[in-house]
Amino acid sequence: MTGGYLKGRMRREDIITAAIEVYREAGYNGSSLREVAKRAGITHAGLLYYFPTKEALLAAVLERRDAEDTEREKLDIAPGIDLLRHLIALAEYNVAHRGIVEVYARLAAEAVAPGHPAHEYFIRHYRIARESALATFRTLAANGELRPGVDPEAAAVAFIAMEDGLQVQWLTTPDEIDLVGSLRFYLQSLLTVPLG
Amino acid sequence: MTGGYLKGRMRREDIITAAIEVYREAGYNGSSLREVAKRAGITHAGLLYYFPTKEALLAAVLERRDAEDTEREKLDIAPGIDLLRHLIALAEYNVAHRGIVEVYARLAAEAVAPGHPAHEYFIRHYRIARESALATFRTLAANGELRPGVDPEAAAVAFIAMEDGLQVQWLTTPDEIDLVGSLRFYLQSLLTVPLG
DNA sequence: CCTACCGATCGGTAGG
DNA sequence: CCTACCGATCGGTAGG
Repeated sequence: MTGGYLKGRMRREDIITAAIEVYREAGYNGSSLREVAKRAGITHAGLLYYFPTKEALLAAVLERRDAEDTEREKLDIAPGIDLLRHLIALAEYNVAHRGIVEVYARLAAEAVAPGHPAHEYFIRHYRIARESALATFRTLAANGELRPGVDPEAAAVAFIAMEDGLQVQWLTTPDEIDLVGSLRFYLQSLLTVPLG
Repeated sequence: MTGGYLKGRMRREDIITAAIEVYREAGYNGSSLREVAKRAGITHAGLLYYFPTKEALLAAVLERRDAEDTEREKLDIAPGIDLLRHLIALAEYNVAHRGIVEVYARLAAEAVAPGHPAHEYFIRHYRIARESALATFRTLAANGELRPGVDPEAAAVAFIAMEDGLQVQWLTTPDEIDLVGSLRFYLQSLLTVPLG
């Protein structure tokens, strides 16, 4: 009988979902276990039965994100122009789900401080993102699809920066910024072939 | 005799300086009036004599930033390639003063929420930054210094995004990111003439 | 500007 | 999972 365990696992997921919602509104530092617990329908002491500290809950939130990312990568798109198209599709998804963008933009800004509990996570996150972008730009260069003079290393850093920066501007003034259009335009400017 | 007033003004400046320091470490939401007051050498009730609420202190911090920006603009650089060079010099200054970058990156992320006390400030801030960049890219285009196919409007949004995004990546992993180099490389890729 | 205080809220623990 | 509690900290006020 795994019934009890199953229920516990589901409860944990509910708490994580509630936490993401609260982080989105208040950031991690500004959030409280009591608010997260209330939205999950338990007391804050009950929450601490599942996640022994505030940090443990944050770790679980970031773990879920990694799990989702891993799942998406199961699509197993090869580096190259198709991956760029996939990233644009992902940006479209994000625009329709403002919440997740807000959570990670706020967390990333909080976590620049070396002591922050998510600091190491974001160091790793950026490293992986840059490496993935680098592989793609190198492939494009090899295929003659990268505009001459565009250095793959520099483009990788710049592309991640562009994604992050557009998100903050878009979150601040959603009506004035076309996130997907801007991203597409930027990527197209690096290429010799149409993104489509 | 303006002695009393002068002393008051100086005390206010000391408090604002202390506030910037604390915001840098903890963000605005994560900061406390007691911590700011301690660094300014007074009690938190004393601070509230100068700034009646936590929000009033934030407003003063943002006002100082505007004042500094206005002073820099007194240099009165015309839109165009010289302004781009000036922005690169500004980025160099920022890299040497990590604190101010951290304050505004964190504040910008917190302030994406419509209810945040600095939300309107950042809406205005981004609008002004974009307009300034747009004027420059239009001038460059008119002079044939902008690479063909680069749309000034799109480039303005993208350039501000690039600045913001590079800052967060650089703050997270200062040793892995060459902020000024990346920015210079990006700008050069938009031009037909050397930035120098 | 300070002392002294207020009510509210925080993360975490005890003990069941 | 809850009730009940802890010490710490918060923004703000009174009253001088």
